[in-house]
Amino acid sequence: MCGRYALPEDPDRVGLFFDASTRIVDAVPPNFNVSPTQTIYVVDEMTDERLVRNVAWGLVPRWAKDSSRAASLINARSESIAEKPSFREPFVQSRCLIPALGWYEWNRPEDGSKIPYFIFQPNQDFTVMAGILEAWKNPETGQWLRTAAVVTCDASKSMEHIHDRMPVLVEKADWSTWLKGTPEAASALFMKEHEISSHRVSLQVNSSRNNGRELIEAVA
DNA sequence: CCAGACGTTGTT
DNA sequence: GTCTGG
DNA sequence: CCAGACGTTGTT
DNA sequence: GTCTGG
Repeated sequence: MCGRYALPEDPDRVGLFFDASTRIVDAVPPNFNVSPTQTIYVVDEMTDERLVRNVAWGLVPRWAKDSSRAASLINARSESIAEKPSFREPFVQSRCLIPALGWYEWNRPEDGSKIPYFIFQPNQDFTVMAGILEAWKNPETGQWLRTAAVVTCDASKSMEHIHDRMPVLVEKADWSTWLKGTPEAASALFMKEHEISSHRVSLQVNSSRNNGRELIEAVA
């Protein structure tokens, strides 16, 4: 799940939404069809301040020899995140929030087709997903690459007809708990229920080469 | 001790 | 880096 | 996540 | 079938 989503259009609005005092961020072109390895926005409190940053989607472990598998670790199962070698340190030390307009899930009818849906929280500017951050030093160039993964959980009943997994969502009242709470307190957010809406969208979204606001709009 | 893995999804 | 398997 | 490629030799 | 690119 959650291998494609729609990015907020304006990082300044992201900063205001999260009351982030500082931004280390470059605006990226509007992207309604974010795919693994692309640049996204995250919010964290690794320093004393709440920051909005650009990172690449797809976690590259600190010990990785190269970044060739960056597209593999785009999700981290909440059920095992505290134990998995690639995720446990980031889970304890560097959690982040990942703002989205909403995300996509595909339904696979028996005819083998792939029907895309856009899923979002109604009456909210952004849907906020739980994430973890990592930093990897490219041994060839010495450059640091910051990456992130989206934490996942069982889907709530309202979207069971589409897919059985979904991102862990974080409401405003819980932002600080996810960013700065103990791992135990953060884990409690895995169980929360949320109000979500969904609608069918164009097959155009299936190809990551397509983009545009129309991708998130409902089709009959 | 060293070598090799380290992840998720979905589908079969 | 750290854990598991051999 | 889905879509699309998946190869070599030799010649321009 | 499996891997890479987006």
